[in-house]
This record gives sequence, structure tokens and C-alpha cells, in this order.
Amino acid sequence: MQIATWNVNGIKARIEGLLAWLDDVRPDIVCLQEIKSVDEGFPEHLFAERGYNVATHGQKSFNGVAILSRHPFDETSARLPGDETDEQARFLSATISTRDGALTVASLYCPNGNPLGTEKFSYKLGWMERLEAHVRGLLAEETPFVLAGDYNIIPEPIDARRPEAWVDDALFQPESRAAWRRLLGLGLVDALRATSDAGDLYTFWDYQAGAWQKNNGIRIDHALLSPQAADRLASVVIDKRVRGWERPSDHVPLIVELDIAAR
DNA sequence: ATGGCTGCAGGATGCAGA
Repeated sequence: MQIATWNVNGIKARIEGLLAWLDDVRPDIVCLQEIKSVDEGFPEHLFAERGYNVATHGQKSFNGVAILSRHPFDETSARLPGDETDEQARFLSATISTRDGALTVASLYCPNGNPLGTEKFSYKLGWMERLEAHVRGLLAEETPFVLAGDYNIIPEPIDARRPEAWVDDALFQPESRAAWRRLLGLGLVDALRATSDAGDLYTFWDYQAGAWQKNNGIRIDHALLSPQAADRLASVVIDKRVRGWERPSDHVPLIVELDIAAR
């Protein structure tokens, strides 16, 4: 079972490239972030005709997450629990049936948090605390799950080509990195780091200042696996080809393969 | 670099992103 995550930075702007990528890779499940579309504006039929079920949690202009799945959803759930007043569309989870029982996959778009010293940074940290609380509940169920998305956190210096350039950025703050480490401390596994300790593994290159041409990238898109999912981890790939395509997103897909068969 | 691009809403340019 291949589970991918991709911050597409606008579904309308990326539909052509996304469809070409889907036809090429044909992953079982795709978690999308920053669709920047309301649910009604999401081109569901283009995915349905390729055999994908579609779940969206959209918002006008900003944010928005979606899940595409070649396997039927048993249930879907939008919004990260813990704050009923939070209107930002950043979390969607779905459960599918496998030969070994239920598998939960969540598409998440953690807040950016810049600039520091503003309510945006405290919102980021509060959101990560809510995610941690939600993860504690999921772990108690002892079923396999994958939390895939744009975490907007650079975990370690090796995850940036120029870590010194990010020290005053919300993505690389000690508090942000501590929130990430707390998730690992609960027993979640960083899929990419479970398969490689190499550098030069990035998922984002800024549009500005020739970041892609200079390989000035950062690793901020991640898949965290529950212990039961990590036991089935087969491979992890960052598909950086698409960053060189026409009109690219500034993020590229991360693809996790689990030795789990759909029912 | 002075975020140097990009997407979005809307119909000009401001906001958000990372």
C-alpha cells in the first residue's frame, strides 16, 4: 500500500501536474494540503474517473486538506479536536479496511507560525499541542495509523541545506522542534528517518531566490507512523522530480510504502 | 537583498506562505 502526501499549493493551479503525477505513480492513498478551495470547488470528478474516492475539508482561499483513496472510506472525520473555535481547515482523517483490519490515514497541514512573537506562532504551538493530545488517543486504540502532511517543522539541522538561515524562523524554533520530538517520544516513527540518515533529503524549495536551482531546500513534509504501521514500513521516497516540472508547487510528494494489503 | 516568487480573490493590489 502506497500512501503519499503532497502540499500542492492550490488545487486549481496544480490540477494538471497532479493528474499527470497520479497517472504516473498511481498511489493507493494521497493526502493533499493547501488545496485553497472550498469543498464545492474541488474537482472531484477528475479523481473519480481515475478510480479515487475523494474526501475534502476545504476553505476559501487558504489552507484546506483532502484525501484521495483507491479504496473506499469506512469513515472520514474533519477538524483537529481540542478547539471548537478553530476555523482553519488543516486536518482530515479517513479509515479504510485492509486484510488485517482498519487503517487510519490523516492529512494534516500544521500552521506555519511566522512571524515569531505574534499570535501566529502561539497558534502553531497550540495546534501542535492539540495534535499531541489527539495522537495519545489514537495510540490507545493500538491500531495502525499514518499522519502525513506538511508539518512546517524542520526537525534537525540535517533537514536543511542552510540551517543557519532558519534560526529566526518558526519552522526551526526550539519550541517547534520540541513539539515534533514529543510526537516521537510518544512512540511515533518518522518514516523517512526510519529508512535513511542521509542529508540532502528535502521536500520544499522556496519559489524565491533560485532556491531550487541552488538546492536550498528543507524537509518539512513528513509521515509519522504508529508503532503498528511502522512494523509494516517497506520504503520511503521523496519524489523531487515534480519540483522541476512546469508551474510546480514549492513542495514535492513524499511516498510511504507499507506492507499492508487492501481488502 | 529590501523575502528576490506564487496563488488567490477579484477585477487593483494586499495577504499569506516558508
